[in-house]
Parts: sequence; C-alpha cells; structure tokens
Amino acid sequence: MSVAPKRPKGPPLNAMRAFEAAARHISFVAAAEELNVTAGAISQHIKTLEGWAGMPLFRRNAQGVELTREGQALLADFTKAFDALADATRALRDLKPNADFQIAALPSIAQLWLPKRLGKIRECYPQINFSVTAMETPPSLSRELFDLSIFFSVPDGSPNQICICQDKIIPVCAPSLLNRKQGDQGFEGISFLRDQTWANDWPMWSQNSGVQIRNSENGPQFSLYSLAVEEAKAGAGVLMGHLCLIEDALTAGALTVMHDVSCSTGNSLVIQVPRMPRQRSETKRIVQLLAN
Amino acid sequence: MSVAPKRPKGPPLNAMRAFEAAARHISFVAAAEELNVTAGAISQHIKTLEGWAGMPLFRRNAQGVELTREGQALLADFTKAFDALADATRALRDLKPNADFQIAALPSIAQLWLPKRLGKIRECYPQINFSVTAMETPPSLSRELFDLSIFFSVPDGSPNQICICQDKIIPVCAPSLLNRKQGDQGFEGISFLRDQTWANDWPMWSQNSGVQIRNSENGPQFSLYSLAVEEAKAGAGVLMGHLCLIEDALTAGALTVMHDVSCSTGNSLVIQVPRMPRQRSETKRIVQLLAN
DNA sequence: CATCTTGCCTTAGTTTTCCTACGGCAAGAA
DNA sequence: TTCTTGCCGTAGGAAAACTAAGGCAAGATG
Repeated sequence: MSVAPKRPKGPPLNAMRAFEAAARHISFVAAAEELNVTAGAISQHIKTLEGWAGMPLFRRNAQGVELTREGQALLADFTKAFDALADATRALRDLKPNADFQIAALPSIAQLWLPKRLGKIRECYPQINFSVTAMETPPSLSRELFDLSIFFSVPDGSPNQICICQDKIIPVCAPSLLNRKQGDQGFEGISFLRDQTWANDWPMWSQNSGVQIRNSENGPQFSLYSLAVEEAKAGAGVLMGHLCLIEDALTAGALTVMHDVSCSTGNSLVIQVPRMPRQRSETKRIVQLLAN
Repeated sequence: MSVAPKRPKGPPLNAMRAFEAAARHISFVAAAEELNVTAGAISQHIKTLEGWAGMPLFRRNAQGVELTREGQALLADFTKAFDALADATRALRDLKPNADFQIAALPSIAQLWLPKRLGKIRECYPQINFSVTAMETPPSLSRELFDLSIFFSVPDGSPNQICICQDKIIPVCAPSLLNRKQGDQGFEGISFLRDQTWANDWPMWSQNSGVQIRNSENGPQFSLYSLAVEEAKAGAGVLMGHLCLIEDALTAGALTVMHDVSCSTGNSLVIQVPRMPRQRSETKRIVQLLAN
C-alpha cells in the first residue's frame, strides 16, 4: 500500500481546454488560433494530457491529425464541460458594468461595412465600448466571448441569425479609368485587382455573366480586400466589387460599375448572435440598428 | 472603435476553479485544502477573478468570508461546469489501464482498520495499485478523483453508502495496567490518553455509562489516534477505544476492556462511493470485500 | 482582562507552467 | 521537382501559480 501524502491531482486545466479545442476542430492549428496561442503550445498540452492518461488521444498524420477511438469517446464529455464553463464565464462577464461589446467580423466587413453603422450604434450606447476583432473564420459564439459576429455565409434559418443581404459581385473601377477606356466595354489590357481569399470572384462572375475574361490573374494581389478597394479608387485597375462592401464608394462616386451584370456568390452577409441564455441585454437592439 | 488585435480572453481557468471551490465551501482555507494549495493562493486567484469581473465576489470578514449577491449568483453555474469537467476527467482517467484505485479515509481508519482488509483486496487485484490518502474531512466524490471513502458519519441511506458498523466506544488499557489496579474499578490516578479530534469521547461515555470521570484532561494528547493506541498498549494509561479500530488489539490481547459498558457515538463507519456514472468497474466488488 | 485561535490578507521570492521561435519532416499539390 | 501545409522537437524566456512568513481583527478561552 502506498499512502499518498497528497490528494490525487487531475490533469492541468489548460491541457484539457487545449484538447477540447483540438478535438473539436480536429486540428492543432485551428485550436491554436481559437485559443490565441501557437500550435506548438497545443501540441505540448496534448502530450501532457496523453501522458497523464497513459494513452494516445490523437493519431498524428503528416497532413493532419485524427482522434483515436479513445479521444473520440472523450470529446463529448469535454465539450459539455467547457460549454458549461463558457456559460459561467459569460455570467461572470455580465456582472461587469459596461463591459465591452465584442464583435467578430471578417476583416473586409470590419473595415468597409461596419464603421458607418457602428457610429450610429455608439450614439445609442455612449457608455459601451465596442470592440471589433477581425478574423477569417467565424468563432464559436457558444464558446468564445463574442456578442455578435458578421460574416459571409449561407444562412441556416436559425433565429440567432439575421441575413442582411445577398453577397452580389460586379466589376467596378475608378471613374477616371472608365473615361479613358470610353466606348470600350471589354476588359482588355486592364489590371485585375484581386483579394487573396476571393480569388474565385472573377471566374465566378465570368461564368455567370457570360463575359469572357482572360488573364484575370493579371494584376496585384492584396491580403486585405480594403486595400484592393483603395487601389481601385486610385485607378489602379478593375476590381470585382462586393456590393454591400463598396456601396459608399459607389454613391460617393469614387467607384463606378464597369458592367451592368451582377451575380450572387451564393453567400449572404449574416449577423449571428449567441443563443439566448448567453446573450447580453443590448444585443437585440444592436442587431436591429445594424440591420437598419 | 477600438479594433482589438486579439480575441477577447476569458479569465484564467485556475482562478475560476479556485472561486468555485471557495464559494462552495464558503471558506478559503477549505478550498485551499481541497485543491492542495495554500489559502494565499486561493486569495490571489479570487482577487484575479474579481479584477477581471470588476466586481467583488466575496465579502471578507475577520472570522470568515461570505459571498456577495453577485458571487452567490455565479456559484451554481460554476459548480455545474466543474462537475461536468470532473466527469470528463474521470472518463479520461478510466482510459488508463490499471490506474490507481484511490481511497480517502480518516487517518485513524487508514491506519487501524484498513490495512488488514486492503491486504485481502490486493490479493484479488494484484495488478491494481491501491492508494490511500488520509484526511480529516470527507472529500467530494463527485469532484475529486477518489474511488471510495471511509469515514465516521451518520449514514444518509443513499445507495452509494454502505454502513459497516456503529462506532462504539469503551475504555481500554494494557492488560498489565489492569492487573496492577486489580480490584479497583475506578479511574483514579490513571492517565487518560486522548486524541485531539476525539476529545469529547470521555465526557460522552461518562454521561452514557453513568460513571463519574474526573480529570479526563489528565494525560497526554495525540494528534493521531493510532499513536494513542500504541501508548495504551505500552501501558501508558487508559484510552477510550473505538471498537472497530481496536478489534485486532483486543483479540490479540494487547488491550483489554476496563469497563463493561460501551456506548455509541451516534456515528457509523461508512463507506461511500461516487454515484454511478463516475464509478469504475471494480468498485462494487471492492466494497463487498471491505464490508466482509 | 489578557491571551489564544481562527481565518483572511499582503508581500516577496521561488517554482512551475506556459508559450514562442525556429528548424525539421512527411505528404500532397503545383 | 519545389512549394505548401500541418505537426514535431527543443531551447529559452515570460507569465502564472504557489509558498512562506508576518499582520490584523474578531471571537473564544482562561
């Protein structure tokens, strides 16, 4: 008999959280992004946990990980636990008077669509600090501390989503550029400004409009859509414009449409809020203001 | 608008765990003991959490703490979350082949009652390592990683408890001491060996038996009951014997009863196991073997 | 009344944990 | 081939967690 002097210790909490995130995403890098750490940190946490359990929880393949049977079995339990913990954390946050209202959005939406409307909202809630976090992938609203997210996606019809508008694309450019090319409706010899993540825009529009596009790869790429918009305003080339993101530039005359045909990408601009018990009180009204 | 570069961070997990434990016990020291840290650590964790929430969760009084209204409201959420996490942790532990079987017991029980029976059990499960952790207060089996606990208490009739026997006390001493005092049934001029936590034994027995005891404080105190038993065997004085703890010494003749009247303390020797989904498979059989 | 005890606080210093940075490797894509 | 992606490993440094020790206030004890 070994009389242990100390109570049996469970595994480190952070390791469990890392496992839960990694298992849910089936990816260390995705988990790392969610938890705001590097993938190496996730790797170590999971190794710690596997050491504690004396059993591998992931199978590491070169092109990604997969859960072992055992890891598989644990995921549900851990997800339930950390969901409950997320609830408690929100309850704690809600005690804080005038806590920041956290918004998650696609970088382009955060820069081109949000600012104007956020201005109005801030007038209604001068005491609340609105924080906007830009990211490529929508966060889990049941897990992270965001109060609202705005992304392009296909709406799922749930009451926690509001569809603002369809995402329609149409070629645009600076008026000066259009004048130069007056009478010439083609896209010959023009730079195509492109966003990295929306590289597919031109082919999609081409197919939909029937307009033949050659060399749509001809032109600079930008990591942020808003940079491409600025370049387009400066007359650097033609841009596939997402209508909801460039409406201001169009009405102000900084950009004009180059071709009458617009086409839908299949996505919509969607606002999503946490499901009920996790919402803070201002959410409903803020969504209303955002949706105009 | 402040564009936060990083996702909003929740409070540290360890701080939340500390809060949950402290709120449940309404005591920092009790929480510290449960988590195997010092009270200072708990204090700091809670301060961290209060800082994060921007709101006090405890009211600190000189003779103890109490929850504020806000802390009160949070407790349920956090307890639910950490209960779920404890479940997940057990599921993880159960993956481990031949994990230690963890037993929590009162020090005196661990030393005087358990060893003999544990020997038999170890024969049945030679591959399992049995760990015994001594402590004064029964741990929460739904929260901590114990598989079984043995303490004196009043049974609550739940199916997770087995009552082994009543806790009966009776004065005992070494045979040599009894011989010297032959014919003298009183307790005059004898050292009363006493255990610190059971200081009430002599008055209780006195009241029950009708035997007048004077100077029951006359004699050495021991922090462990087993030390007092050893002293009694050595003839150092008379001890209030708890029958289930000294049965071996009595049958072996190392101790003899000094007075025929025994009295019940109201408690029983109770084995408790976690409620079902958290039990490991061997538990049932082990309880059976312990109960004989 | 003085003294002890209990339970919390605070500070300082140490230990442990956690994380990043960076080079490497294997598999699939270009 | 060469690039890219996603994981691993190690080393070193930053941050968190913990301990130790002295203090204080309110009851309990003598």
